Amino acid sequence: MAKLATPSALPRYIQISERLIREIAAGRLVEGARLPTEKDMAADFGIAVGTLRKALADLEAKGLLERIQGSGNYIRTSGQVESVYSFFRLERVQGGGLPTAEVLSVERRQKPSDGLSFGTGESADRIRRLRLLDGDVVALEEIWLDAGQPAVQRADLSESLYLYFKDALGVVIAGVEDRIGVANVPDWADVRFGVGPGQRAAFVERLSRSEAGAVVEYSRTWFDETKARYVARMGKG
Amino acid sequence: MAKLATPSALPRYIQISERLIREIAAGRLVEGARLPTEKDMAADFGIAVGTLRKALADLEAKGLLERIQGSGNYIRTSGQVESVYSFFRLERVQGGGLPTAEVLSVERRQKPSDGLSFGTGESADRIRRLRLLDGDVVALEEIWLDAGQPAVQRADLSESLYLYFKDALGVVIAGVEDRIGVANVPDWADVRFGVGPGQRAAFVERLSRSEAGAVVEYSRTWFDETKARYVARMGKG
DNA sequence: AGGAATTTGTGCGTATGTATC
DNA sequence: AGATACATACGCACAAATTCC
Repeated sequence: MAKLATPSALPRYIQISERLIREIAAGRLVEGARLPTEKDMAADFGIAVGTLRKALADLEAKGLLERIQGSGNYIRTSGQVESVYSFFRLERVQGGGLPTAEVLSVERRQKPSDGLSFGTGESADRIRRLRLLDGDVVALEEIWLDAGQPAVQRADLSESLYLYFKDALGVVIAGVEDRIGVANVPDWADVRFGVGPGQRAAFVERLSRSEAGAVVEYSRTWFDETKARYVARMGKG
Repeated sequence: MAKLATPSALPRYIQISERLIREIAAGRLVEGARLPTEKDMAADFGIAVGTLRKALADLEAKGLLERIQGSGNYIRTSGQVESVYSFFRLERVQGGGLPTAEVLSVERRQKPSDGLSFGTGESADRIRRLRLLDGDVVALEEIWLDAGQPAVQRADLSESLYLYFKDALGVVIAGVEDRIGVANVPDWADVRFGVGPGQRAAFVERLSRSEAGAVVEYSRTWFDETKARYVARMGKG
């Protein structure tokens, strides 16, 4: 047997795995939801139980599913969104600090010509905001969200952009790449920000990707290194 | 069938996986070694091919094995050490660049009072070096290795410090934490380095930990952001 | 408490697809 | 082109954990 529906298609177990991921991303499968039994799902999908189990193993490896012998398969999405970002953060020089943000503007714009290239279209939503730690402004940030999504509404933005990605866009951030250096502070800097326009400040440029590999976010952050530090952590800290 | 040799033992595929890991650890299976075919190994171990494949999948997930369809299964031990570091690197602004290093000095010293605290003792080995990309000096670096190890010999240092950790000290780096900001370039800076002493430059402070959690390395890197960028990547890039 | 039913985990064997040599 | 070797997929039997009556 082992006949594929269409020759040279993706393996069935990958197809099933991705289909389930889309269900999760679309919100049809939510945290804690229990899937039907493997026997039933396999019958529904028209595949062998062993093949389905490979798809489920894939989801488990991605941290989206918990499998409990004798009980069932349960969706686990919480912790996913923060999992990557919790290791990339802005904190006070002495450590810690309660992070908040204040949105300055939200506009659909032409993409910037400088900086890293991202996405496919010409335009994107640009968000400019101040980042605070314990109420003190420590950084200036510009975030670009690739268009194609409905335009970002200012009221939609939560304190955590990553919850916004998950809740409003249904996107789980799977990977992040930061480029760190020094750059001139842009002239839209506010007096509330410690470093003035044109001055050089520590700078982080970031590309965030979804599970599917598409660039979801491109951001630039300038911060006052006398007030804050940028921390990247990997592996056992 | 599916009879276990001893009741309530570990699953066969785990037993096989761990046995292979011990073979690797003992040096009987070295980097690049090709395993016998799955059919042969399964026969040798007295298990089904499917069960062996589960064991091999486990090794692959641990990064110890590369499986190549149509070719064979190959031991991959290198890349373990680099696995954490490959996501934290200095690269040319346009990307890439061949990294090398030039050691300036190696001395046992009192630990620095400024900067992050690390280790337990009073003294540590201090290494100062220049970092190059494609032969061009782009960064200045100071590395502290906690004492208690035999004193570092200059001749021992390889181009890659992480190979040095592994080969000379037998330590695998399990975790890294970086703090990024801007700092004044120290006065031991050399003219060969793009940014002069006392000037502000992009700066990365790093703590590296062993599997056991002990701090193995503390380093400070100043780099010329017109020549290089520091990249941190996590998850799917 | 206890036993049956349910559900996932382990293991075997086989046939066929596909990449490498 | 043929042989070799790993990848996918099917189906079955039994073990082990959980759930339910």
